[in-house]
Amino acid sequence: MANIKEIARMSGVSVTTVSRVLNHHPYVSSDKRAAVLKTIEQLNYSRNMNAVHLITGRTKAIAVVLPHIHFFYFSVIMDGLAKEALLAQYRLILCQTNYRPEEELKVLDMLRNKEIDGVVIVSTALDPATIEEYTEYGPIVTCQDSGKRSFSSVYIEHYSAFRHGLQYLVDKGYRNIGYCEGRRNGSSGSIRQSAYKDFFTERGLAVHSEWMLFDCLTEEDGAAVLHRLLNMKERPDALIITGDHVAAGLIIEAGKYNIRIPEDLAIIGFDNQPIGRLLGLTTIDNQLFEMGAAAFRIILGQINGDVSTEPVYQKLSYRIIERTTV
Amino acid sequence: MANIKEIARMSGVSVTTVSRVLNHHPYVSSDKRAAVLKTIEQLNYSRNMNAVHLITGRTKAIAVVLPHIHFFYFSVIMDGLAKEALLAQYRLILCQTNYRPEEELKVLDMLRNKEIDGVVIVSTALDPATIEEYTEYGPIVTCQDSGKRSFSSVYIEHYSAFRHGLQYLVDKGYRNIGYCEGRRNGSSGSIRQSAYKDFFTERGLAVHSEWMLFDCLTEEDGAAVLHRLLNMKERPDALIITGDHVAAGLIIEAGKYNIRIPEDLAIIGFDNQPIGRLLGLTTIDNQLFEMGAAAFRIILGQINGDVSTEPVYQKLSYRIIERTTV
DNA sequence: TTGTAAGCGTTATCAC
DNA sequence: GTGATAACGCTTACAA
Repeated sequence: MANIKEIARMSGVSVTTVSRVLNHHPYVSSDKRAAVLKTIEQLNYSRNMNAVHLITGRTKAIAVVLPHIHFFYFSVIMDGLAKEALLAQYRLILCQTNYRPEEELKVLDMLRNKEIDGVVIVSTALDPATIEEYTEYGPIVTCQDSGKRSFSSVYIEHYSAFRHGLQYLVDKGYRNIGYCEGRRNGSSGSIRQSAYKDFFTERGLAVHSEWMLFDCLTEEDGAAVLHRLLNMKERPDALIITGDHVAAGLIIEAGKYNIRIPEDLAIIGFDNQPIGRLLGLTTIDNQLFEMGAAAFRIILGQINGDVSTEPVYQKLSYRIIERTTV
Repeated sequence: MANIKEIARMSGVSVTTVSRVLNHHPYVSSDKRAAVLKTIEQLNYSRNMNAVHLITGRTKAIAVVLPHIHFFYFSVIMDGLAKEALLAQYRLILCQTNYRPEEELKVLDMLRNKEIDGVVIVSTALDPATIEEYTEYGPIVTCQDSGKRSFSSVYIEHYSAFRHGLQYLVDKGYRNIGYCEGRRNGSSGSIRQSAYKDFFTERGLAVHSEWMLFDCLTEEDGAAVLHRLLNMKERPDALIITGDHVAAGLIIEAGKYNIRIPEDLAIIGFDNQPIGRLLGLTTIDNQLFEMGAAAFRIILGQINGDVSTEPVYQKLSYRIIERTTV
């Protein structure tokens, strides 16, 4: 493949001039510019971006850390990121880690290695302190509420959102409220668990730990929840479920057993997914697409800003979408 | 940041020796290796991968072209790709193009620019001839049946799969069969349209073009199909639907109008998605995860193989999964 | 087993 | 406006 030197020689100009043409710099006479452009065309020349990355110290690439791309939750955030990346002409490197810390650390090492300009951590098994060790190498943004750290974050207040959800159920007259969660030790999940427990404790009510159901990640897990419910001697009359697709699985399965919703079992979901809308699922919208978009904008700002840019903590709002399952 | 020269100087060895240690080459005395490792540790040194990419001409990165990451179909293929990429220590660059040809061309230009070692095209608006122009710059694999081209492909035979689906419906006694498709001019979709038309034409039957419904991409589109059906004077008694989530939307909506499935309307889907399983949807499994995994393995083989590696055309099998909607 | 030095293909600096 | 030339940080002949 031709290189810039060859283009310069054939066009009868210096490499500097070629570089100027390539980078749309001013101060190039139009005839020289034309000559260069012509040679580029003739030789079908294309820049070697690795050389550009080396000299500039930038790659216009950002890594995205998430556990599973085919989970709707993550793919919507990714969609938001991708929209902004396209706009800014940045590349997104998908790092599907399955919550393996060693893989997540590899991504952070890419930041050290200058392979990428920044990292967006959508969900992680790493603790915030570990992530902080890498902030010296470049901007990092998480999509979790990590508190005031040396890296930025975009988040919704799960504690507050969850309590609103519970309050909504209580306002509608439900008292025996169960709870379906994904990972038991997830970052946002842990916050929601606290919200759940605190909500009842503050009211002097017992927390039914047997109504806290974990590992609810898929539609089929949702369906399985119904069977766990059916086997209980004392059942909740309402359920707050993280993940609308999990709620959808439950609702569909409930239909098979003539469990009426909300009469026999009220349900409020989390995420506002299309399948939930179709099922009339009352849910809490938490702006996933916007979360991805915002994360990208923050990291871009930090890349282009001063080196000493302060971390940003952007809170996104949530809202309850009332439909028919409560 | 420290560089290899500094590590060499501080360790009292040459840069070559440092490079050898970095790349786990043999023929380095253990004391020198130890010295180098110690300095690396002390200075918290990390290689600048851009320099490595420049000198080696490889990046260990592959771009993935697809329209929308949050469509389940694509995210599962991506999952298959990601699994293999992790294994091979490759990075995946997500290029969400929304079927915009100019964006897709940009990705192919990345191949020219040496930014990536290969391209996996999951779905594209580009015609095969255009893609062929880029095969000289590096390996390209598509996840569509593109015929015997200068690039590789992994695919299922949509023509045959679709006819099997139709035959299955006919065998079950259905005669008035409608068809829901995504994009009207999609690559695989066009093949399926031919299959649909040929199937009836060969049997001397009329093709009901009013039963060919397009732009069915989401659950909600599926729900809308039901209403289009309800407004028809003459309705099909069975439907073949590309995309199980579309079928799911239709089934859920049908439940609201007491349309019995399969008695009033039989349905066979395409893709074998979890939501379909939950709804008892009879569907055609087309190995999406495996398709992604296979695509990666092919491209990796071509990167590591001889320059003159011939393109690979890998056909994946499909199978009808019998459940209860037919 | 080790080191010297020549690249890789750009952009940045600075002089004219 | 233009052009030498020095980086950028690494790998790899080749020599010792």
